[in-house]
Amino acid sequence: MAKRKTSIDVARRAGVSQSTVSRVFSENSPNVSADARQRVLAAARDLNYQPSAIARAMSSQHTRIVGIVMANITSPFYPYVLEKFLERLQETDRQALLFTASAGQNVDDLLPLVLQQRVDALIVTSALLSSEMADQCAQAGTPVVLFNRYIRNAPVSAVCADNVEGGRKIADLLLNSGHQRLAYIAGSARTSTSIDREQGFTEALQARKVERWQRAQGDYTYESGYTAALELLIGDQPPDAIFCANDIMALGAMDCARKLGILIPDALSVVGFDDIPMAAWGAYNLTTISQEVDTMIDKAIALMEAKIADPYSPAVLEFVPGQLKLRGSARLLGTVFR
Amino acid sequence: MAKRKTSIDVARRAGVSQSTVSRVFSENSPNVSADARQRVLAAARDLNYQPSAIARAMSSQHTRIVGIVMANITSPFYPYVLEKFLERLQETDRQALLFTASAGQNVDDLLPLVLQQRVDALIVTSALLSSEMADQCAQAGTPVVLFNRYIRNAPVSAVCADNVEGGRKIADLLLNSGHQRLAYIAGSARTSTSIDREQGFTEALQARKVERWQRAQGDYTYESGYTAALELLIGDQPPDAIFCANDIMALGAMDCARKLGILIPDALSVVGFDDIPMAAWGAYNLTTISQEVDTMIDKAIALMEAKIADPYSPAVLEFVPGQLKLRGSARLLGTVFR
DNA sequence: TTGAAAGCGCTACCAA
DNA sequence: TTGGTAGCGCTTTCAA
Repeated sequence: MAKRKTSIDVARRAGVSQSTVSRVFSENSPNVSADARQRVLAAARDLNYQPSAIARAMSSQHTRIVGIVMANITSPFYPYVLEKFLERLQETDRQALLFTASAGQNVDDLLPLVLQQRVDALIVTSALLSSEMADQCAQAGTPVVLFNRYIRNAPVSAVCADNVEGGRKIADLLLNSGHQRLAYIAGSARTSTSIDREQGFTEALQARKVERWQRAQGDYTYESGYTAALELLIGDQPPDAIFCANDIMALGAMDCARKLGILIPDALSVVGFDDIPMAAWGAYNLTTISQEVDTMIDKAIALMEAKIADPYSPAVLEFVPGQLKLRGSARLLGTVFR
Repeated sequence: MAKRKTSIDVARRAGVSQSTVSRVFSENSPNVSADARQRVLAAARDLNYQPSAIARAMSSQHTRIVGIVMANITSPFYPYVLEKFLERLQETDRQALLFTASAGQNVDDLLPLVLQQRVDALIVTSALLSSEMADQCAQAGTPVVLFNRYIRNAPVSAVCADNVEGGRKIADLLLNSGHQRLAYIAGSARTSTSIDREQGFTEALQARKVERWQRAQGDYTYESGYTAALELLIGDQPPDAIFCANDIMALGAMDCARKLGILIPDALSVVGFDDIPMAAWGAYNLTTISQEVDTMIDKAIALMEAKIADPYSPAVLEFVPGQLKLRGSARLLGTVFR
């Protein structure tokens, strides 16, 4: 296997100095004569030369690599998020180093690895970052942006759906359309996403003097939605409306209700959160809150770039409201069954 | 912002040489006295020191980074593949640099970027790599493993589901259960996956003297499955069985049939390929071919490691058979309607 | 078991 | 517009 070509090989072949080769391959290719540039590019092509990002990083002190930490890649909402991030990053010649925090694993264990790679910034989504780790990143000079998570009073920016508001909207929707016995299927217990959605939901209920509702615990998976719904629906006060902390659990809940012969939306309304592609599918036609993912990602990238450009800029917390997406899984007008 | 700590800072604080610090942080930490090691680790902790992977790569000439090129991250089969790859890679202290080839984009454009990063190896999945690019990688000394793709006569290893055999199994299944008018909904035209599945399917039909079947074109998306099914089902010879090149199109086809009031599986059998999680859901209960993803990924990683360990080892092509997963979307016994 | 020193392949500064 | 050169922060000989 031939040794890899270096800029010195190219320089020799093009009859210029190594500096000139470097200049030609610099982003803002400054002050190189057309002639020299030509010869360098020709030589590079002949030798199949690719500049080493490693060496570049070594001397320029930045890698143009962004770390992305993501748990639950398989949960249908996140692949889209990931793809969008990658596209945006590639547009600005940045690379993405992807880390996944497996189920039990703490993100904190991953952080040393990330830091060792000298990423220019770190995006953390669907995974929890402790505030000590946030401090460590700040100390290492690595900007952190949380996506759909937030920590208050920590040196990290965050872009987050307005989950409280979303939960509120759904409570109002269900109450306005005459539902009487509401229930919430929660996502994994300590996630701010589930907590906030529940908080908005219950606040709105209390604001309208509804004092009783049911609750079941899920973990954001289809299966957990199914099981939680089963628990609620075979109880002696089965709900006539279920709000699920995410779409995928809502789909599980719908399939469970159907299995029990419960008509949707006639006898039971089901509402989700996220608006994943499957929510629009014929088999479900799920009423949900659509997250403005593209907007959120744009904002996240902007916050990241700002922080890279000026490390002293303050952390920013942005909430992006979602939109109610009315489909067929929740009935709209009055009560049908009692 | 304080400057990043280096091994020299640690050495100074620990009262040892920089070499010793390096040795302590080396994988196979050789020949360092317990005392020195202690002091180094203590100093490193105090200073919050993280060795630079960049500098390490610079002098050791390997990055422990694996590039992964993946198109269609959002297609439900691939997030699982991605997650598994990440887990396996992280187990061996490797990092993953993820590249996505957006719809129209050719993978070949991405390759220079990948090569510049000096990845130790490259895994390409759900994306097409030209054989010229394969040669370039070989020349650059970067091992390439294709996942669910293959190129013959190129210096790249590949692990691939046995798609021909899968198509054959499905044809046999449908014929054995008395279906008369078969149809195939293809995936994107030039993908070997779709071509091979179709080939196995039609070969089996011909082997059993079935001369006529229908065909519609899809592109692996839910919507395209829906549309293709619609085209077939409103024709004047609607099929009584449809084999779709992947599960997600099969789900679209099922929703389409239901919309048309066609009973599944009584009047129409639908079969997919992949066995994505949704195939098992109550709303679909899809008969399909399950890919042995974990096995495939283990093999891919093994091929990759072998090639990294010995760059002169030959390229290997492995096919992994899938398993028929009988569920409820295809009827099994005799003909029901005619 | 330790330390000194020579790279690894670039960028960026300074001089010409 | 060019070339020379000093790092960047490690790993890896080689000597001690």
